[in-house]
Amino acid sequence: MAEKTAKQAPVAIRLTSSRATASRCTENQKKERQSSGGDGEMCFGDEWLDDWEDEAILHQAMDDLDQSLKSNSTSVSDSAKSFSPESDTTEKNSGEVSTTICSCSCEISSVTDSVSATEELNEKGVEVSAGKEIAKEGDCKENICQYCQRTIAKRTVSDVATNSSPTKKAKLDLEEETKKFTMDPLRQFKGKYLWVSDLTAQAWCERQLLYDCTGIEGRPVEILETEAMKVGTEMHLKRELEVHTIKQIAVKTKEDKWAIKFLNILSAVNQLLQGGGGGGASRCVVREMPIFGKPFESGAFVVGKIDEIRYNSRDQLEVVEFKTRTKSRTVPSAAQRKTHKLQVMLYKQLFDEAVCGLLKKETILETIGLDPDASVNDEIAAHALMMDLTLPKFGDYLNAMLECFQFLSKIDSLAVEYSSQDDKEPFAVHEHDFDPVWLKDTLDHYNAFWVGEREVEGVDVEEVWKCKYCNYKEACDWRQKMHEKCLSRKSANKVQMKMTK
DNA sequence: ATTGCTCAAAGG
Ligand code: SF4
Repeated sequence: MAEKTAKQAPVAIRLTSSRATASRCTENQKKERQSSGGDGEMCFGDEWLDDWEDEAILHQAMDDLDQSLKSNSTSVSDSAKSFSPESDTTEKNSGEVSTTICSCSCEISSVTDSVSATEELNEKGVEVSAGKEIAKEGDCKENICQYCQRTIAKRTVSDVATNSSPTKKAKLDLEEETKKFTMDPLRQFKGKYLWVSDLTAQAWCERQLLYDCTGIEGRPVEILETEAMKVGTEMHLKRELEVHTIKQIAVKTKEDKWAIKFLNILSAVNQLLQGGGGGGASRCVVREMPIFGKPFESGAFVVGKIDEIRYNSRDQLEVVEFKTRTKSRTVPSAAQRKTHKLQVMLYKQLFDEAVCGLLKKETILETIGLDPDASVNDEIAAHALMMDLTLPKFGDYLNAMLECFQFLSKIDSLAVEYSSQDDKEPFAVHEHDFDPVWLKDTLDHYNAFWVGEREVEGVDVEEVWKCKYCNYKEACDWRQKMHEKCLSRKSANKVQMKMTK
């Protein structure tokens, strides 16, 4: 096992672009490097790019990792304290309030309300266009939230620009558009695409996910991050660093961000191709590979990261999802296994579609709104060059990424590996059969919510125990509804019992 | 183009 790890994990250094320390690595990793160096079997191109903005967090994570590797007795919670996606929360709290809705209650609740809000704003015209600055200070002038200001201002301006005296039809169009918008949680809360983790959260409880987006009765909520999640994140990062290095890149444009994803895919595929076929297969492990697409070519565009791809005993590709458990060696509930199953199946679907050429260039460019002619920043270009890729424009990165998939075969098997957060050891592996019909049905149902074709749903009656863990249990309208339904069912039963007597 | 659109997943 130790030997295998050494071979699999030749390098785990973290490069930071702007520091004098070109490379840092932990003591452990140095050892691993030395023991495996020079055997000529290492996968090359195992340096991955990252566009994290907060370098301090990365360094902290690295230091923590040093610490925890040096002495295994160091509790992970200590290091997890310093490494956590704090930047996320602080960002959300200070600047970007964009996904939360303020007390103006302009959300999806009522179509007519928001139409009248539009008209009100219409009269005020362009002045609301400064919405971003206003909202940055966190206040909601005239009971209008940042989100409304932005979107409605946009429409108002274009309406005024194209048609100085709006005809009845134009007005109707606006109403239609507003209606469509207010019934479109995807656009409203997520923007252009969903994360795979959004869909797994939806599989847990859709109502909860929506509360995460809207807050409670207009008051934004802080999305909780439990200790278990922090430790889970930490353990994932550790595993990622076992197989490749991370180089930080400063990015400005969307094209840069996506070019990085594409290059990381190219590295991953490269490694898979080198590791494939016969003897080398068992060695080759790829972690945190970006993946995206429009599953079944319907519904929302989805973006995610595959925990691990390796070769299985049949020498075929296997997707592995790591899950960590707080309570030592307890098998997760059926509800949890369902979200995990969804996750790995979705990864396979996205991966296979890319392999089969079903992931289309135009889909990516259009849904994300990327410019194929944009140039990519020098640092990224330099990295591409290092990988022997000469890619002048962003579109070339995209093409290269799509092409490299053609050399791969589909995912053969799906596994979820459970590890304990106590002893850090894996204790169970669940294999899942791919079930495209179930996957498509599930996604279609979820998608109907995102495009506003159906109302939000909470947990089933059999799963009300989930509410116990939920932050919204006091406020939740779904829980209330289910409660009433139960009561009325009970009384109906009573009536029936009386009648049968 | 005057004004944009996410690092994803962490676990229950
Ligand atoms: S209280 Fe229950 S139904 Fe409501 S959001 Fe929470 S888990 Fe979902």
